[in-house]
Amino acid sequence: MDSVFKALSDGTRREILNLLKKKDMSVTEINKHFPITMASLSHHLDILKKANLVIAERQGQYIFYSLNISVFEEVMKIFLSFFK
Amino acid sequence: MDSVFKALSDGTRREILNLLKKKDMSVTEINKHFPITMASLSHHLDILKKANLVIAERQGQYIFYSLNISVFEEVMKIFLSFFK
DNA sequence: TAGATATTTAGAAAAACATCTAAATATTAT
DNA sequence: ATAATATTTAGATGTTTTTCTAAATATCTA
Repeated sequence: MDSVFKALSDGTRREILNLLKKKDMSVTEINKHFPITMASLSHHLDILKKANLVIAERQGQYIFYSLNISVFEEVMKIFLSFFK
Repeated sequence: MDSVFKALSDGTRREILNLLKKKDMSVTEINKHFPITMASLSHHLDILKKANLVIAERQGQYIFYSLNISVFEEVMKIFLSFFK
């Protein structure tokens, strides 16, 4: 669970998740929204992936990232129980 | 809002919040639950205080910490909207 | 008022983190 | 096969975070 809280503690990563709510995106497409290098973005995506918040799927030349809805809901529940 | 996410990203601080759910506690009392120095704990409490998650109130010799319930609920709402 | 207890502040050291450049890997198109 | 595009990995650097020791401040009790 720590990895989830850690993943959410960074503003860039929270924005990435917000972007992915709207639609799945390739790394290049996500990168257009941030003033950081691909390498740096890739690192953020890795952290989100390891926290199980997103899923990466290659489609040909691109790798598309999407929200891991099921875990997202799981996380929501844990947050709720945390605040209760 | 960033201060709240940051505050919650540390395991010790989340445990402190969990302790305070049960009852208000002085710093010395809280400290019994963690293998860290008073100074270090004081720093964690400061971060929680700045995130508005806890309130500090002096009662004579002691300073008692308690959950800031109203903000806690506010935070819960924001978290929910974040996941929606 | 002096000594004891409770807590915070200051400043330093170590660990974790975000970012970068350069190089590596994977896929597509010519 | 080669060149072009997409993404990740490796390694370095600067910043932030966590923690510590020592000193400062506040309150209580004798």
